[in-house]
Amino acid sequence: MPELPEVETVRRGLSTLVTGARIDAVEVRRDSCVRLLPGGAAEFAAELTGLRLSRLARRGKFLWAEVAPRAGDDAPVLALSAHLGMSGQFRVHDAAVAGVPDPHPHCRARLGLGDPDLTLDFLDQRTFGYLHVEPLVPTPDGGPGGEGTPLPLVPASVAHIGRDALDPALDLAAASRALRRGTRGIKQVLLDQTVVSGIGNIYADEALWRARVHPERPAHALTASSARALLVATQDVMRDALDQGGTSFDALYVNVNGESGYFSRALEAYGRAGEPCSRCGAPLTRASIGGRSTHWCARCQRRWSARRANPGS
DNA sequence: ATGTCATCCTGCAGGC
DNA sequence: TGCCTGCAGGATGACA
Repeated sequence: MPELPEVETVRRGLSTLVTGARIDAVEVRRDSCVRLLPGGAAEFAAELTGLRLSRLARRGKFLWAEVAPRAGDDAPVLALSAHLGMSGQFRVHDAAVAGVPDPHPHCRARLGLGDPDLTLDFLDQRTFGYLHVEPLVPTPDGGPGGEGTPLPLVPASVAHIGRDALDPALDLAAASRALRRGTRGIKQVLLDQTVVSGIGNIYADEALWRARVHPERPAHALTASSARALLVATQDVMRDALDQGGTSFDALYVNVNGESGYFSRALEAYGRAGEPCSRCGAPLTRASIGGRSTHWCARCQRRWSARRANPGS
């Protein structure tokens, strides 16, 4: 499942290939992949045609292009935003290199680009992803919208999403405080994109494992230091994944496959139920928590703080 | 305000 | 062999 590192890998790939390109044609192959427009797919196409993708930006798992009449315009008129959901992918085809194939059965939309001449396909097997054309609005904190843009603007539908774990403008102290609020289990808070964004089910389990925090520990029961350590663990695991994600894809095939390949070998908790914890050897546990499959080490990750009353033992 | 739950959808794994 | 059921997942909106 594409989480922050995968979406960032896609953003970088797209940024290299399609920045500045003009949108010449828009073909929506499945109407439901376009969200929230009264005029539906026709309005989506009409709004975009003739404009240019001036910059590729990302906050958490939300990806967007600033769209403007001219390339590199710092007064974009719209955002072309995308969420990959569970299975969204972008593929770029260069007719001059390998020709443009017939659309894949899972292709939901195809954009014909000019200058450079490319075809940009949006594929989505499970159809939880979407494309959207919408206005850009000021960021609530006045900082840059996200990775890839200096402008203090985000698509309207992203305005309520918190800064992501790798955002240099993330306020670590405020985020740690937000993480400790409420009665929900800490894993559910990690997955709440309005607190700190970009974390999905896989990296939530990995970060909790690294920080030795039980996924069901009530958020308010975390100490300030363990909340901070958890946030740092989240950043570390995402950076590690990003380092590996960057190496395993080639320029014209912008890959978003969360489970096949690169980082899955480095996972310590997710998908490893029954296998020994690499830290302590105890078998890893799996259960459904808040409707999400969750993996942890019952020995290393205690439900309550491991602070001992009898330090001598 | 806060938290929980069903919902969208498709492909695959498992059971019989 | 083939059908059927259930599950996986992110975000949202309805509801308690």
